[in-house]
Amino acid sequence: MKKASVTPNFLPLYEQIKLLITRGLADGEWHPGEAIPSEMELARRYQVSQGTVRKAIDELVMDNMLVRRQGKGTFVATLTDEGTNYRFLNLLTLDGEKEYPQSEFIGFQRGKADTHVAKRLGVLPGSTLVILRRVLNFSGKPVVYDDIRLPVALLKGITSAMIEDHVNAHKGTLYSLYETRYRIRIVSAQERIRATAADEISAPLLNVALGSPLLCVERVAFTYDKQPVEWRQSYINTENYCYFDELN
Amino acid sequence: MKKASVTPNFLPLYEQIKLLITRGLADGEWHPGEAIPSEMELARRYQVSQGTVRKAIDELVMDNMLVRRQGKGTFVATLTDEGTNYRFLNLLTLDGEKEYPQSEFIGFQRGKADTHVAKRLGVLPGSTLVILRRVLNFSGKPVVYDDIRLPVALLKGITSAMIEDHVNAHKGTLYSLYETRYRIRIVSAQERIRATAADEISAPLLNVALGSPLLCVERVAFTYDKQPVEWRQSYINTENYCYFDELN
DNA sequence: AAGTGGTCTAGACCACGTA
DNA sequence: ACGTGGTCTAGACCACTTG
Repeated sequence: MKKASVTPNFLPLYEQIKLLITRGLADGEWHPGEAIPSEMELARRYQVSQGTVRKAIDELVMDNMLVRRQGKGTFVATLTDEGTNYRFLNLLTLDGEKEYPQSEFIGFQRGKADTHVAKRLGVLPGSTLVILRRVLNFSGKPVVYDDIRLPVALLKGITSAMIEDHVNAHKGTLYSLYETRYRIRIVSAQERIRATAADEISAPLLNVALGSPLLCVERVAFTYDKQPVEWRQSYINTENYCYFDELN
Repeated sequence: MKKASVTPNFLPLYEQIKLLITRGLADGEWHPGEAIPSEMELARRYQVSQGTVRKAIDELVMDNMLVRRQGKGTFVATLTDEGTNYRFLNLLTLDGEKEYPQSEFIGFQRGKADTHVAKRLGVLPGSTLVILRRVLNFSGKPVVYDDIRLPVALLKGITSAMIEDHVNAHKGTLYSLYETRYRIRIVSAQERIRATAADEISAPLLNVALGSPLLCVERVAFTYDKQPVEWRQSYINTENYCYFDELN
């Protein structure tokens, strides 16, 4: 099998396969939690050897887009599983334990994108956003205040009741809601972290004094192909919790 | 080649090769910046196929312990290169640009490990540490105040003059000093990030008001086999810079 | 037993760097 | 021209899961 005879071209075969599989994922050919075709099957489909498919899948697994299970198959990653549902939550107790918060929604509205958020989301300033506000309680105490914004087009018809239901009844995270209800799959994110002082909004919500130092984490979350989907700013009381980062 | 005939055992061959290469690195068989033997050479030495050596090296490259250069060879990673010397510095300007600081040492002493630092470094409380204090200036302005502590045994005979010389004359980072002078190679780190208020020490050094919110980053840096080597706490003024983290 | 991913091999050829 | 890493193949066998 020569390179020239395969679809996209100008790239190593396994990179081309990677793109083809990614396209399949983005196009919804396979859904989160489902198995993709076996390596042999894909090798036949794309007319390459099993080893080449394997290398492509290897990289997609590294990127957390696929999950292998020996003897069973290769599955589309999901954020709805116990174990993966808090993959993007980097908060630990001071003892280094991971704790799972309870979410309390306190605001649901529409608004216009300011220039900063518009730039981050790759939309025009002034375009309409859905704005969610919530508090995350850890062990019953408020620790995080979130201001979350997405283009309204992505969450057509969303209501605060739907969110409440998903989060409370199904014990789901926001990202699992995006995934199951809106077919938006968050696959990566960037965070910019700063220190700030608690203001009139965050201080009472987090039950801290005005001016208390808070962590301010600005996140942009991406779907396939690094397309920005969600902007959020988290204000975090780090008295009993800390943001954890592993450098390699 | 059967598994049973190769040295460590009970692991996939490529994992065993990985361990053997890691041991070579830790034992100083190959030094930072130098080439390790070619894949074919290692395959002969370990009596496995080139593909197996390749897979082992692949993973070590992913862990930033080796660097491949096509046509030239595979090299031991170093922190002394332009491009890798600030690998562990996660600060960006608000525009997302990376900027390189100038280091100003303001303290050099010996002290005893308190229980917290002792635990992080895996040493006995009360053991002797070298304590370094410095300010990092970005674009001429103080942004970071560092309190850095290591077991004294690791930096035998170090003097403040050596540090000054290394940092000023050779434009080196602290980690490149560890690497070149003390054969300590930092390969990974963990950071715990919190918000704190500027105190009597940090406020004047960073030229901010007492009580200003600062980022407080506690880092433990590791050498091979996750052995902790250095503890540090950084106090960061995030008015014009932010900590950047990429989540996958 | 059959199908899946996981490991390993041997050999081919390409792309890059150096001499 | 030669040696290095980079890609690709075809085929073997192992380990795990399911019927």
